[in-house]
Amino acid sequence: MQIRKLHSWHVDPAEARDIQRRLATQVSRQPAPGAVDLIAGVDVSTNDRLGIARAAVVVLRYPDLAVQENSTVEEDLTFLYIPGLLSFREAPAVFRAFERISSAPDLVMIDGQGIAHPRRLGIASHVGLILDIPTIGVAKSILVGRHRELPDEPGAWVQMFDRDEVVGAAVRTKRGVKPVYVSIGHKVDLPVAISWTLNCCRSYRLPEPTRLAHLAAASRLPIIGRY
DNA sequence: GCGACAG
DNA sequence: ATCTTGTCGC
Repeated sequence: MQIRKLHSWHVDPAEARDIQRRLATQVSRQPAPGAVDLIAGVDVSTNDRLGIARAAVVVLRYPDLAVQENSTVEEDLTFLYIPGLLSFREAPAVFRAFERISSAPDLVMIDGQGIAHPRRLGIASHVGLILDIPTIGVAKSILVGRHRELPDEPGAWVQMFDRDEVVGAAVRTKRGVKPVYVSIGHKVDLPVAISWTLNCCRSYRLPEPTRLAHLAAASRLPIIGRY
């Protein structure tokens, strides 16, 4: 798929935060109409010792969730991990991976926050905006926001608040385990983000797109077999 | 000023 | 994120 433009990633943290505040105003929190046949999962693994990021984009067909395509690429790391600035570290590798897929996913689930972010521009929103594609942030832990306890029942969810603003939802995808933290990335609303997350869950805490992308980014995605 | 802090 | 096997608990 074609990437419109890349940003300059060699920026200092203060400039990065400025860019985020500017881009955040362009994020769409409304769902884009259209059928969803292909869902992509995105994850990045990093190795500071080697200075390398490995990004994986795994495209699944819906509803069977069979793997249609897998693009895994490596990219030099040029940015430290700073809470709130994750996309400046990991997104370049993600864009590289997207350049090498032939199909066009209708929806992308990204490991990390969407608007549940101090400046409302987590990596899921940033990537969605640049690619101009609907994205959902599915994080394993919280960056900002608080929530009430939620029932230990698959499908249960509660809103997450930053101050008095709803920034996402804690979603129980499986009994007896921590919830995942779902937020709008781009071109979806919160109900849509939550329902697609649940739609894509099988036997694990993480929805299949993100779970398989994580395996791929860690080079643990077998060509054959049940996993 | 102090603590919190996606991956 | 990453270093990493077996073990404890539901």
